[in-house]
Amino acid sequence: MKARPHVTLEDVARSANVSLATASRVLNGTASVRADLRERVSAAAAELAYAPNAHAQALAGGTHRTVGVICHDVSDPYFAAIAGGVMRVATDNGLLVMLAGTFRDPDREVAYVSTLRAQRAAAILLIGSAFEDRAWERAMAAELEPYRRGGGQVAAVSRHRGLKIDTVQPDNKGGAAALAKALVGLGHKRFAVLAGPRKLSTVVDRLAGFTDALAEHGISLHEDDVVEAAFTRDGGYDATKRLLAGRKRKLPTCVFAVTDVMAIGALTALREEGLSVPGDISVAGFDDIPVVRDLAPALTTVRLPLEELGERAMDLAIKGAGGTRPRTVRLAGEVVLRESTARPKR
Amino acid sequence: MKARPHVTLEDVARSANVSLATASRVLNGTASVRADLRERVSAAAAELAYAPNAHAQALAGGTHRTVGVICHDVSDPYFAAIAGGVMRVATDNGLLVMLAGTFRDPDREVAYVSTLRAQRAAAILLIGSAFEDRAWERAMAAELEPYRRGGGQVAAVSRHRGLKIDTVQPDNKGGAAALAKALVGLGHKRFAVLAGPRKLSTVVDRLAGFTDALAEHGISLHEDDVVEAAFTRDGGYDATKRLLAGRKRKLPTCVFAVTDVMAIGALTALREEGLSVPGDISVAGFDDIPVVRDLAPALTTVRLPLEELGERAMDLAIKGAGGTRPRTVRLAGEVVLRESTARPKR
DNA sequence: TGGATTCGAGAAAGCGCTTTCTGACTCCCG
DNA sequence: CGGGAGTCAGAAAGCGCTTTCTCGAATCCA
Repeated sequence: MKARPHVTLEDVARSANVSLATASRVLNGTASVRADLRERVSAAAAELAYAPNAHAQALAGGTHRTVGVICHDVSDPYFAAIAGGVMRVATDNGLLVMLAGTFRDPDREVAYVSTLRAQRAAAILLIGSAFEDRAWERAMAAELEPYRRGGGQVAAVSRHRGLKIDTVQPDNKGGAAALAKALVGLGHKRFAVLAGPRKLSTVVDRLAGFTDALAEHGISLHEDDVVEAAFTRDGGYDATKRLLAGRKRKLPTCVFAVTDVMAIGALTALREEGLSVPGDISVAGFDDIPVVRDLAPALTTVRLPLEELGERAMDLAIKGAGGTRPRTVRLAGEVVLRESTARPKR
Repeated sequence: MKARPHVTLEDVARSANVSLATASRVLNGTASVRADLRERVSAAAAELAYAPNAHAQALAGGTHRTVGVICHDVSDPYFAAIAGGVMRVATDNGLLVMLAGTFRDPDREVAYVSTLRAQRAAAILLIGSAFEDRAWERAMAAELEPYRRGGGQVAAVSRHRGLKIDTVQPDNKGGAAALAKALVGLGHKRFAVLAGPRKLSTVVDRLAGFTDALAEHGISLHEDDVVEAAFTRDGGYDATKRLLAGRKRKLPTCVFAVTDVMAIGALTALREEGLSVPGDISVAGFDDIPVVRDLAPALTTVRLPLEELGERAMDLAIKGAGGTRPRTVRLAGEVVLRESTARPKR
C-alpha cells in the first residue's frame, strides 16, 4: 500500500453528499447547518479518518497556531527549564511549540528565525544570551523586522542590546552583586571567577555585577582570577583545572561560576584535585537549575525563576506588542546559600 | 504601522518585472534562467526581504521539512539528551524539529499526533515509554495509521507492544539484569527497587530484568521491597523516604532506582536521613544521564547511548519503511560501576 | 537560407481549505 | 394572500506557491 493521497475535505463532502462549504462549516462550527447534514458530515469525517491539512488552513484562513522557540542547547537544564515554562503557557493557549537548538551557532540561529518566518509562526521566542556581535545583530534584525511587520510576535529571555524586542530580563547584574556581597559577608577575600565567552551578554552582566560589588568592598579581581571557558559543564571543568594548574599556592578561597552548569564541572574538577568543598574552597553558581540542590555539597547559587522566565516571555508574545517601545519584564534573582559555601579557613 | 500583508512572490516578480514562474525558478534554482533576469529577481527578493510562505509551498509542491518529536517532559535530562541526538540528525538533513512535551498525559499525546498529522509533518517520533493502556493504544493507532497511509514516517524510542512501528529499543531487560549481576557480585543480597508507574513498559522491563537476574542467584524481592512512585526526581525522593519509614531495621544493602533521575532524588533522601552512600547503603540507577557522573558519590548506573538513541530513531524515520514489518534497532546498555556502590558492610 | 530542434519565459492549472457572495426557500406580518 | 425579512446550502473566489504546458525566439544542420 503506497502513499495514497490524503483524505481531503472534498472527499468528506462528496461522501456526505454536501458541498465543500457545508462540510467546512460543520467541521469548524463556523455557522449553523441543518442537523441531518451536520450528522452526515461528522460521520463521513470520522469514517474516513479525515485530518484537515493545516497548511491549507493556514493559507486560506490564516490561523497560525505554532510558536517557535530558539535556544542554544536543548539538553542544557537551564534552557530545558525555561522551555518547560514556555510550553505550559503555550499549551494552555492551544499553541504548538517548535523548539530549535542552535548548538550555539549564530548563523544557525538566524537560519531558524528565517524558517520560522516562512512558517508564519505566530510568535518567535529567543531564549538565552544574545551574541554580542555587530554582524550577527544586523542579520538577525533583518529577519526579525519584516517578520514583525508582517504581524509576527517576538519576545526574548535574557537579551537586550541592538534588536529592540520585548524581553524578560533576569537581573544578572543585581543577582551577581548580591551573591558577591553574601560571599564577602561570609569572610571571603580572594575570589576566582569561571566565566563563559565574553561575547555573551549574560556573562558580561554577571561578571560586571560580581566585580563591581567586590570593588565596593575594596576587593579587586586580577586578570588571572577570571578564567574564560565554554558555557558548559566541561567548560567549568576545564577552567577549574586551568585555574588550579596556574598557581598551587595562594588559591582563591571562593570560586564563582557564572552558571550552575559550569559550577557542576568545577565541583568535579575540585574533587578530582583532592580539594574539599567547602572545606578548602567555596563554590557558588548562578541560575539554580533543579539538580544543584541534589548535589553533595548542595550548590550555593542565585535562584532565577526559570519556568517563570519562560512563562512570562510567552505571555509577552501572546499579549502582543501594546505600545511602540519594547517592553521589559525584570525578574530578580535570590541568593540561596547552601552547603558549597562556608567561611574561609585560610 | 499595522500588520501589513506579507511580501509575496508576486510582489517580487512584479518588482523584478518577470513572471511568477520565473521568480519561483530563480529562488529555487529549479531551472536555468537568463542571467540578467536571475539577477533582477535576486535583487528584488533581497530588497523586499522576501520570505516564501512555507504553507503555500507545502500546499503546492509538497515539501514537508518538519518532523515532530513527542516526549513526556522536555526538562527531563533523559529526554533532553535523546532530543539532542534527534536534532543533530534532523538539522543535518535540513529538517526542522517540533518538540512537544505531553507532561505525561496520554490524551495530550494523541492530540499532538493529530496536530502533527494536520501539519503533514514528514515524520513523527515518539520518545519514551508507551502507556500500557488498551484504550490509549487504540486511539493512538487510529491517528497513526492514516498518517502513515498518507506517507508519513513514524519511529519510536523505547516502545513496542501494540502499535507496530519502527523502534529503537534500548535493552532495558538485559541492562537491568547485568546490573543486578554486578551488584550481586559486589556481595549484595538484600535489595530494594524504586520503580516508576507500572503502566510504563520501561519500568516493567527493567524491573523484570532485575528481579529475574536476582532470582537466578537465589535472591527474591518481596512486595515491600519494590516501591512505586512517580518517574521523577521527586518520585525517587518520596519512594526512598517511604522505604526508610517502613522499617528502620533490616534495611536493604542496595537500592536500585529504575531511572537515574529517581536515583538522584534517592541520594538526597538518603543523605537527609543520615545514611551514607555507599557506606551504609549502595545506590544504582539506569540511563547514565550526563549529570550523574558529577554527583558525589558518582552514580553507578547502566549507560545507555542516549544521543544515539535519538539519532537512530531519526535515521529510521528518514530512511523510511523498507519492508512491511516494523524494524527494530536494539541498543545495549553497559553497566558503569561508580562510587555510589560498594561491597556491603552488613 | 529554410525547416527542425532547443531553450527558456510566461500563462495557467491546481494544492486543500475558508469565506464571501448568490440564490432558494421558508416564515412572518400587514 | 403577497412581499420583505431571515435561513441556510452551494458556487466560486481566492490564499501564495510549484509545475506543467505553451509558444516565440534563438540555434543549427543540410
